[in-house]
Amino acid sequence: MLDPPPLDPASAPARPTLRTLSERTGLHVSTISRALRRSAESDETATLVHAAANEIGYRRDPVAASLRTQRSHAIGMVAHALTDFVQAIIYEEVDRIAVDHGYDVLVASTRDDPATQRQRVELLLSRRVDGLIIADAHDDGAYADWISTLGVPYVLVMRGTASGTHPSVIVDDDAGGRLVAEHLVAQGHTRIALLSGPEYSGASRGRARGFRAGLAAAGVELPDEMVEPGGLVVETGRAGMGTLLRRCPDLTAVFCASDFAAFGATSALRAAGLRPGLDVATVGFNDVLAAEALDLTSVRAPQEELGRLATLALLDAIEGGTPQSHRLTPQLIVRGSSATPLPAQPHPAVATAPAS
Amino acid sequence: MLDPPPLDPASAPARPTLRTLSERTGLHVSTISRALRRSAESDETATLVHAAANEIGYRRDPVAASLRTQRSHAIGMVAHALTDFVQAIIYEEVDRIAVDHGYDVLVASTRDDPATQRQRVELLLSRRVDGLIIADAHDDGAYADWISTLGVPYVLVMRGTASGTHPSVIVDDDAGGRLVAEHLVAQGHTRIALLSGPEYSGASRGRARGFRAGLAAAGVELPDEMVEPGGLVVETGRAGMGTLLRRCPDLTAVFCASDFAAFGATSALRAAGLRPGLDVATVGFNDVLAAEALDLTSVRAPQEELGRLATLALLDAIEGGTPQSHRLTPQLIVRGSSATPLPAQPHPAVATAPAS
DNA sequence: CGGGGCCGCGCAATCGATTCCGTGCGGTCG
DNA sequence: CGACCGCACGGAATCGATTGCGCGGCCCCG
Repeated sequence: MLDPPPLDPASAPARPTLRTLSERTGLHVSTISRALRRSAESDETATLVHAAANEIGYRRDPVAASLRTQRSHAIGMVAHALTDFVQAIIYEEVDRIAVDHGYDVLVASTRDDPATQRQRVELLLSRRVDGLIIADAHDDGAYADWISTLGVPYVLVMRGTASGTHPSVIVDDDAGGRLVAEHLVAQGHTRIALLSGPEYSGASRGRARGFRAGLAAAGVELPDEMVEPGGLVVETGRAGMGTLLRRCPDLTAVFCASDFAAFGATSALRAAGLRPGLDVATVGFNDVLAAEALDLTSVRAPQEELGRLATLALLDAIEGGTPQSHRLTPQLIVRGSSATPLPAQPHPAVATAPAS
Repeated sequence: MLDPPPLDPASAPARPTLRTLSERTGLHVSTISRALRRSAESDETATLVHAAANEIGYRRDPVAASLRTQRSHAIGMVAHALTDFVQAIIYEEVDRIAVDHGYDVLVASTRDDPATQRQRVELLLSRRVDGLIIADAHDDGAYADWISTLGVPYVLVMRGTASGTHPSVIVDDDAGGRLVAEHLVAQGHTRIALLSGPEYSGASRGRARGFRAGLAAAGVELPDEMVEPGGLVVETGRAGMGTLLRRCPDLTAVFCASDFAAFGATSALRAAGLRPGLDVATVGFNDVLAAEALDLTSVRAPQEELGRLATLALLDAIEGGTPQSHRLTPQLIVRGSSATPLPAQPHPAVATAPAS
């Protein structure tokens, strides 16, 4: 591997350093370093030094400072994928809040692969991040437990662990799942399928658990053949819905543990000649922006709030505090995809009976 | 601001450094530094040093190395928003390719705000990134021109500039716009509206330009009142479509310069009592995954390819090469939202004129 | 068998900022 | 009036890795 050519010295004039300021003011570098940490008004020297710094456009070198202090004024965020709209929203909010507080954010994405998770966390640590925001925790807790041994402040966001022992900012997914069950039952549905999320996601498990609890409370059965994994993305949702339709052609409603899976399910329904929202009620989870355009009923979780609270908790922990956990309450947004109550008789089964 | 308490030394044992290895092997740190750069097999010393390094789990400190070498083995990517699905896809691909080549990726998001753009680029530079991938260039070129003076290799991706003088990996947006025009005209539409993207985005401008050219070639007029800005997100698309419908109730088709704007337009159509795809043909741009679920006709751009080529070009430039530009060809994906040819008579206008 | 050249090693300087330590000054209190 | 306290400053070490320089050993060739 060749080294790159040296940068053109004319186009990139030497960045000013403390030494530059020292020569310019006649003060020692250490004096200048200290003066810059004080506010400009606190002191005559401070005023002088700040003025000189502004004049020549001095910016302290975070790399050098990191080396000495073992801190970076940066926080790391680990996501499973930034193409997941919810993770992206959380990232944007984390970034906004962190920058407001003088911190940078380094992101890494892991595709939920355990080996990648460890590798990317180590990479963030080697960049000396002062704390971690983990948005891709797995329910079994192995990953989060490992994080907790690293000696770095951290907060889980969006997904907790089964043990519930880690500082985390999450949504009450159980409550969300229950809302959906109650809504569909109230619409007259009894043959309701579940397109579940991945088992390693505590959020997905919670949604399914709450949903089952809600159905059970209403006396509606959820036989195993009406449950199918639907993943987190459009493609897996479509595949899962296809399987469900083949196995249970008489279903009248489906709850998808993620909006993206619901998008895929919608596509599968249409491909099967069924009208989403009329023949099969569809409900998603997260209420991403496209959900409204699709007229999809969904459970709204305050995602910006997740990012905001997690960041504030982490910054607090970095300053020496104890991070506070939160569990936010979701809200059901009913739209066309589930607004039509079930008619007296069930819809015609797929490609077998003629339209009535 | 309080300093955080020192990390618990028991839970975080001192990270091994070159010194640790030096004491362990009896070799000088400089010898070890060099030996680690050779492959383990090349040399007896190299073998020994690599073995010792693996044994104690040595990881070189990129912060210290950066300070000395003024390089970081990291590249910076600037996006306008990672909540934009296309930007997120590009980021994921950049990350994948870069990590494969031993580079980290630092991201920043700017909301297309010029002041934020400069600030975030400077921040990336202060972290000593070896090169920049710019996904939020503005058409006027001021930003890109500034980037080019920084003495750091860079590549524009997704959005170029009007001047076309910067290394860039983009889609042939003009061609995409033309495809849409030809398709809608072939379906019998003559009252076609344009929901345009932001003027500062070269990609949006190209799509609109190609679209106008295609209409003109077919002899179809596009009066000014049938053009409205639609932004890049669902909300702005909905607002723009609402305005269009009020101004031109007799339109039969609309081209949205972004899928998200198209989602918003769909929602506005539905709110106006019109059936998207039947009463008003709708076409988007980018073919994001949700487009298929919405049954939305769209122009597919090879987004992963954009990220891949941009990263390879940048890495090449970092190694001293001259980055190669690319312009990729898009493809029209026809779906239900524009598959119904225009019937003989136009659809009934919105709540104003009776059906003719 | 001797000389020259190549290569790997150790030494020490370096990147830029922070921080511990000692000194000298000015002010205060006994 | 003298001793003491506090404070700002300069000096120097430090974080961990890289790299120019010089030395010594080994190999090859004459």
